[in-house]
Amino acid sequence: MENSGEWEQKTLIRELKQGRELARQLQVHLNSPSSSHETREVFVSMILNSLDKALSMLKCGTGGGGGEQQTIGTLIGVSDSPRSFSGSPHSEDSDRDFKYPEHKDSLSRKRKSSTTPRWTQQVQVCPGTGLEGPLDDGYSWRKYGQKDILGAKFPRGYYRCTHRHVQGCLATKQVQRSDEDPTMFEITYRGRHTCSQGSHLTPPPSSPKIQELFHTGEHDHQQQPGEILLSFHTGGDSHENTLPSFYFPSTSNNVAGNFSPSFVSPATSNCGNQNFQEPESELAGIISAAAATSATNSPNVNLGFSFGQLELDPNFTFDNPGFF
DNA sequence: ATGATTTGACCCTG
DNA sequence: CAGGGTCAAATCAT
Repeated sequence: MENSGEWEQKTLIRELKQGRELARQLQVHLNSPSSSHETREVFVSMILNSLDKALSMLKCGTGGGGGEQQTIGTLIGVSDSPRSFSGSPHSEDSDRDFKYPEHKDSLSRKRKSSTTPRWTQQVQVCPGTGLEGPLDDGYSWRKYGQKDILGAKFPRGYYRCTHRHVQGCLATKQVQRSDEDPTMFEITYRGRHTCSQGSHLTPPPSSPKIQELFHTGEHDHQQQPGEILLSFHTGGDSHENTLPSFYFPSTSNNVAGNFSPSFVSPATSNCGNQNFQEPESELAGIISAAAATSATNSPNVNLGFSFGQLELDPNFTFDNPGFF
């Protein structure tokens, strides 16, 4: 009841903050000569979208619709937008394709980081109703590691596309729970999906604009040739992602059911920060599990939005329906 | 039996 | 050298 109201408000505030942050980033881009016109346009769109959401929330009062999960996309420009989140600075990433020993020649794996676009997304989950959010972005992920990060209370989970070996999809993502707000998850995506998975809910066509955003910077735009182009346009669904929700494992089950059409308990909406203190990595684990599992049937997210299928990362998910 | 997750070891970059 | 990212064997779940 009241709680849901609080939640709404909180969401609203976040939305507004997101808008502000985007505006800030836009400002940075305005000062950056390397930033293209399109890039800026994208920012404007994002800002407008954010404001739209906020407005509709106000209108609907409780307009539940869009407010459960909120995601904030932050494009990490090499030099443009230095800050992405409070707290943890992303360091580099090394991408090796295989084992360490031997073949040094083929191992000239320098840090692809500079060339590999990466962007983060903040997702808040509303406990009580289960988990929803990053978990399901339309792709299937397989967890391949977890690490305690210096300075962070919670471990960071590492995921890669399930089809990595099959289709050579190099997309990966990291899930880091915010120390401050345990309900907030910071998901960093890296690399583009080259797999044809998600066949049904794949990202719709994208605009070159986005690319700009990712490159927003300068050097090495030497992206490997993109490959597969997923042009499934997922006609159908258009909006209102049905928040997928994940349930906590009762006991040892890690995987949880996912996607529940009309999400659950409206009563529990006060996810701000109340009970719901899960053991350290558990939540993350669950989430990941869910994330990985859900992939196949998630008629939601990233429907109205997506990035380059060609050379870009198609997995940027926003819960904004009519993004462009 | 197969596939995903866990977890400790290993490698790389700064 | 420390911190972060990835691998891979063992374990768990379906």
